[in-house]
Amino acid sequence: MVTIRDVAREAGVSVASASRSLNGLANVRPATRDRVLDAARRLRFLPHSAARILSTRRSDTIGVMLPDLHGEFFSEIIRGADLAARSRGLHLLVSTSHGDAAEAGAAMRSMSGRVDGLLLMSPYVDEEMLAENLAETLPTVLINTRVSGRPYASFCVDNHGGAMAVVRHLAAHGGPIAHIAGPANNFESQERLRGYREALEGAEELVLPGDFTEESGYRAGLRLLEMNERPRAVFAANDTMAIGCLLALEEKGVRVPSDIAVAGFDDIPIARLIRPSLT
Amino acid sequence: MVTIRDVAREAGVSVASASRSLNGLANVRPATRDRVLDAARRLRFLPHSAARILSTRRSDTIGVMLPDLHGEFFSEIIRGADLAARSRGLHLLVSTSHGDAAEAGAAMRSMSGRVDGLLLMSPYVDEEMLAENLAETLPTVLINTRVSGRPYASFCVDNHGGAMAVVRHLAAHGGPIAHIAGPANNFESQERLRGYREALEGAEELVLPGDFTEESGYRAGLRLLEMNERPRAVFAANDTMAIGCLLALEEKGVRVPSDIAVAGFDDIPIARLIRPSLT
DNA sequence: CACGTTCATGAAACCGGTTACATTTCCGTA
DNA sequence: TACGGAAATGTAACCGGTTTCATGAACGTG
Repeated sequence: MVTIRDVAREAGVSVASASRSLNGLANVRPATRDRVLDAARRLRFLPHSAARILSTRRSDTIGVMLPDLHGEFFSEIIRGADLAARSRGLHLLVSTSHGDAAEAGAAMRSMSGRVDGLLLMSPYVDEEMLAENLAETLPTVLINTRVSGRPYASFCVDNHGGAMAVVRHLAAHGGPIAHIAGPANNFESQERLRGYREALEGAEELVLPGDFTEESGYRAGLRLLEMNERPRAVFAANDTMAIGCLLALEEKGVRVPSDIAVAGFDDIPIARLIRPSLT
Repeated sequence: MVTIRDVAREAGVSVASASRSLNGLANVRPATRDRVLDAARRLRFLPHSAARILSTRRSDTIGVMLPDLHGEFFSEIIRGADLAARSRGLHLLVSTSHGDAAEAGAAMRSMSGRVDGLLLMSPYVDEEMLAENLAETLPTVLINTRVSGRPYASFCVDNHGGAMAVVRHLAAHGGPIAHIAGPANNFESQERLRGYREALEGAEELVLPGDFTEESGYRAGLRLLEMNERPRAVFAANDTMAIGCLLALEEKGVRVPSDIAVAGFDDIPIARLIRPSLT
């Protein structure tokens, strides 16, 4: 590997001058600077990022930690983060907390010394584990977590309020309303379920299990079709399950939304393209 | 910031023993190891990744460089890479070469000393720029580039062959076949266009401009509708444009595929959900 | 009890950059 | 020509880990 010392030797200057030249600092004579740049090009010098990060204490990188990378919802978040990062000359270190809390903690710890800031969305997050796995000097923004305390910046989708609005809208068209729930241990699922229940205002509830996957939405759709009295509307805890449900209904010839209306949550881009369309 | 020296002092051992304990090496007495681990927990020690990378010369990270992050095609690639990486305990450094060749080069150079290997998909890649911006010791896999030489591992979608197969399939249903092309300077667009032309076997060609976005597919669809003799089929250079085209046709009441058949390229997951469906 | 071997531990070098500080060179002025 | 201050350059410390090598402790054996 070619180091900056090799470049300095080749150019006949000290490593300090080489470093200054390579970084475009002002206090170096043009002739010297050119000799260094020339040497660097000849030797195909590539600075070692870890070394630079260690000495400058900057990585020019922000970490993005998501629960999963599957589906358009997360894809859109990565894309937005990338857009914002690149416009500021920053890199993106992407990670997932797919597995359990321990794995999520390990992933968070490994961010230390790699990133200058962190975008964090994970179902396993709480105050205790944040304090344990994150340097308190690391600027962090939490997304959709139950932690709302002051030491951390955070923003959240209004799962509860949004769910209530959806269910009330469906209720205006009358009839029983079913709910396809997300994972039981997921904070956002819980909030959407809570919104569903609250908006029912005493009307009978009908909750089918789901796990945010299209497959589970499909299964829920089939179960709806087996029922004696079918609901007039379905509120799925996310768009992906709504699509799965829609496919099941379509397969069996149920007309949407005239027979059964289907609504989701998230408004992912493909939802726009689905026919019959989601509410 | 808490360093390993702080931990060593707190535990009353040398940094060497501290390091060995923290990394679970065998040659350390259990009592010592426990003291170190305890001290680390008390001080909330988080190892600085850059320092570790620098001294071990391993980052346990692979870089993924894509032309863009928009759309499901790239989302699927990131997801697959993440799945493979996490199962081996590796991290993912995601980057894009959205802008020009210079920007792509800079992004590639910044990978040095951050990643142990690179997955590289970029329209700006050629031998010269690879040699300039990449350490030749960095294991690299090229995806869909025109570079096929031996020093680099690479794999490519058969754009030319695939396009020919699509067009021949459409031709079996008779009538003129239009093509919505991708960006003119894009290698993959060029190959698909070449496949389209070759499969026409002398039949008259009709090429509409596009840039891989849904919007451009939509515009192409509108242009098709303005024509005196509409083609019987459309081959779009990617699925996203095919969907855009489909929306335009649908809006104007053209039936697909009975009036006009529409085919895309890529087979992105949402293509499955579109009604009327793509060929 | 003396000895040799194994095992745990510590001091210090090292990874490849940046930068504080000391030193030299350059230039303009008296 | 001598001098003073500014600008360029070099030396070496530093970032925070890991690892080599030397040293000391523990242990088994004759």
